[in-house]
Amino acid sequence: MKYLLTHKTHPTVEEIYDALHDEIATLSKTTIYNTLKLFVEKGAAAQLNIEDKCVHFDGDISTHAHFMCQRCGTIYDIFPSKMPIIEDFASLQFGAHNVQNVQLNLIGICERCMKNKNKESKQK
Amino acid sequence: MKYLLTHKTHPTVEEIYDALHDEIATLSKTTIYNTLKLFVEKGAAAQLNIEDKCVHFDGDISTHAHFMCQRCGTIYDIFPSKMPIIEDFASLQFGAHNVQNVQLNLIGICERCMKNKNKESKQK
DNA sequence: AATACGATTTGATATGATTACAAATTTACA
DNA sequence: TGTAAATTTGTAATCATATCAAATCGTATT
Repeated sequence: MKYLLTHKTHPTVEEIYDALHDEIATLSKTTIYNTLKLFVEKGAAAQLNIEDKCVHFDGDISTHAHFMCQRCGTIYDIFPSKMPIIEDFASLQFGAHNVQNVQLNLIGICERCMKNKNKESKQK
Repeated sequence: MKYLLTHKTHPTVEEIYDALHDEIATLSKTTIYNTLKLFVEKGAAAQLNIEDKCVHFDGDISTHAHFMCQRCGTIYDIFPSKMPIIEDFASLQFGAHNVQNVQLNLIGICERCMKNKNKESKQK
């Protein structure tokens, strides 16, 4: 949990394992899977299904959206302060259905990768 | 593609395979994977990463959101006619990043499952 | 109609994330 | 300190998806 709260990179299980394996030599992936599942069930962390390859986790459970770069894989936070409409999505109702969770995901190419792309095309 | 357009159930590869295997006896899952990937790349279909287990596909590429029931797995369409705010997310910008796709996913328990749940608890 | 060749489809196999589960370890408390 | 419960671990199973070479198909040409 401390790792999640101090690393806002929306890590995967793999990334958490690689990062913590040094200080906690006995740590197993199973424990990470179990613990994250518990966090998500209890509402202490958010699970991001933004990518099909694997799941990302977020220790910030405040209302916010995400932007994922298809090229470099980086996931950026988008907070309501920058995009006020996000507040409106958080409280969406859908008929008589019981909405428990709202995820707003933007997908595209991030600014940095856009610049690299331009450089590449200029080189040709 | 015809299957996707006539079955608004947001099927998985598995479901498409099961459905089409009867009429197209030689159809392989690889072909379904390849074809759907192509559709998504070309913008003819949408890929839904709403669930962590597997990917769903949608032949409707008009602006709309989805609600997934955690209990029965059904994915419901939410069109702007019912929820006007959905029109707004189609044009979301995020700084100088290049937004190519926006997904709005609601997760919860659908009306039908809510009713069944109540019945169950009354029986106890 | 037969041939040739590129494009598509297939199926067997590989991969990689996630889960299941029993054994090992740790913790809490008597 | 001893013991039972809770947690953690590592191995093996599972399952969706990717890889890739071989098989098949479509089409144009003779």
